[in-house]
Amino acid sequence: MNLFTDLRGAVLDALNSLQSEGTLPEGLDFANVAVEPPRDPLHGDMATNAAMVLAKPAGKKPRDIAESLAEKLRADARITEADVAGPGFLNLRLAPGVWQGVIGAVLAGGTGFGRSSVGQGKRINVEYVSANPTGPLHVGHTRGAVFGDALASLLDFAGYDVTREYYINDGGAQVDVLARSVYLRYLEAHGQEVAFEDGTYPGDYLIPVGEALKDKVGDAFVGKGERLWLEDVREFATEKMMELIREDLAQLGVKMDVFFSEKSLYGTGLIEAALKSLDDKGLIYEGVLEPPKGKKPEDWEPREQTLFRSTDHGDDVDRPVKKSDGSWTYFAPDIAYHFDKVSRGFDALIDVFGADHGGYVKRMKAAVSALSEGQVPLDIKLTQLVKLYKNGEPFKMSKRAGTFVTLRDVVDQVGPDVTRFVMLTRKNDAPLDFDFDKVLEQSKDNPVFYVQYANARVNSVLRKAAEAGIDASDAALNAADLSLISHQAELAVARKLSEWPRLVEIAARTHEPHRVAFYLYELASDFHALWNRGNDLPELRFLQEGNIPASQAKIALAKSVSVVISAGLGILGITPVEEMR
RNA sequence: GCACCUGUAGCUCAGCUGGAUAGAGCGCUGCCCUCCGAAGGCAGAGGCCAGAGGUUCGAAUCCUCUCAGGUGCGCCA
Repeated sequence: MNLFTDLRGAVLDALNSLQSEGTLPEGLDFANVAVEPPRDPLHGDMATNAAMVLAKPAGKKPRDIAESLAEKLRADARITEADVAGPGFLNLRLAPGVWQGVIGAVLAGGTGFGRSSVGQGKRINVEYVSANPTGPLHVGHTRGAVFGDALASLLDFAGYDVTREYYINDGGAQVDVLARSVYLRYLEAHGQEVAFEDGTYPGDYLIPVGEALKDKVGDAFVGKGERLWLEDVREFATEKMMELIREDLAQLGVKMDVFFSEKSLYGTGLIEAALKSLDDKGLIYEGVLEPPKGKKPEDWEPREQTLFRSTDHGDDVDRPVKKSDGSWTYFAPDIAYHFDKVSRGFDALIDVFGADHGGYVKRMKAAVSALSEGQVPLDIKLTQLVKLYKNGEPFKMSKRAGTFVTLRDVVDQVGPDVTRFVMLTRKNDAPLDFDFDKVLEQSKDNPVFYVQYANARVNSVLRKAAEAGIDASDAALNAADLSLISHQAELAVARKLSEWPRLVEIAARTHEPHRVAFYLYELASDFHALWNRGNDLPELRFLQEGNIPASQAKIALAKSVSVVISAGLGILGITPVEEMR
């Protein structure tokens, strides 16, 4: 149930009948007709811009159209008032029964209320995290993980068939570096003294890996040349790193459907096939790139490379797929990987990257556009940096020093729920400040707490109801006489609940899960306001002494708030709490 | 030099395929607990939506240019 689409339907019906009566000309496009909640509630419960949108094509004055439309809509039982305002807005006031119906619909639908079918079951692949398998996940990865995971859940809720995927970069030079670093730890485990030079990973997390390698192969690799052990150690080490990463993700509650290995693309003809697909379209050629304008000329040596004509698909310059020595650039397996995704039959792709990959967006989109012949849209979401603070001091991370702040550092301190919520209280493309002290604060300054507190208050009502001997079972609430919910302050909460299905669709369409977090904050705010109105107006308290039907109706309202909060938190991957401690 | 992102209240940020008088939290001022949890709520002050043009019935939102900050820019993935 989506009240807004329902009412838009009513408006369109009215417009159609105006057309058949001849009041409006035939053949008008109603696509831009919107039914929305007005910003100012004083204007009414709903507003439509129909008259203004249609005025020009219909060749009539907006206010005249609005008047005719208003007359039609007043016949609708759900609409109690329809007034023309301003330049031609049509403001609608809805019957209390409509809002009472929303509460009923929430209770009937449970946490499935607001589920949408806008996704039409389309298959969509969300790739996120995809951190190099060279160490534990750090804070930046955490944001990407939370964002991607919430986005995937949101799309699922909106009716898409979602695949969550992790691309393991196990094919490049960085895993050789990993192998050499582990080898040093392995020597160390054998009692040798080693030095970590530039270009190795000195982090402590490799110590147990070196020891595990020793347990596995004994001293078989000690004192041997690199070519004798590199491949084995690389495989062993990446396996261990992926175990580590999976554990990190599990800490956050992130579970992938597919782990796709870059290495699996090499020697299997997949890269060649992807490149051939581009070549067949005339998009591969041998050439020499122009130097970037800002680059000093002495740094630049022209060389001939195999290039992808990405400029044909919106990129700024063509991109190399082969290095001058003939080996693949990192771009080539990425093309193959996305080629594979396209061939797996996804209707749409989403990549979640860190902001430092911003320069990679156009070429990747160009590649997918070319490979799918424009059929499969690729959206790339960049998550901006996370700045950590503790006691007001910035927390620095430095991967080279091996002292970077890890996902686990964060989750151990504040828990997965707080981590997730806080990371979603900002748009993905805005930088995020994460203050260890502030996120644990129990005040309305902290949205995590504030939303959870609202839910806890509902559960408090349910507990008190049980103590008072009031039947607040699902069955009893479903049967409650909701017409007893009539105060404006109560209906305002129901109005907020009615926006949930609409919000889900907007958030899903724009690929912006943070909207869910903000909505939950607003819903919690409306609920807290109602709760406090009970201080002054006893009839607004949820438990009405000696009046079971009224209590049940009010509990039904409270419960429906809890249901939507739970559903929303569910999308964000957060467990609702029933009690604050 | 070029590309992408960002610029909204003193601070941190929302703002829907363009809608009416631009919203919230913090901070500031003043109120509200014999009452289901005040870990809350209500009210007030506070804005040239970075700047300048354009598109239109209508712009924080779309287009162009300028300014400021961030991130990137061919043998690193």
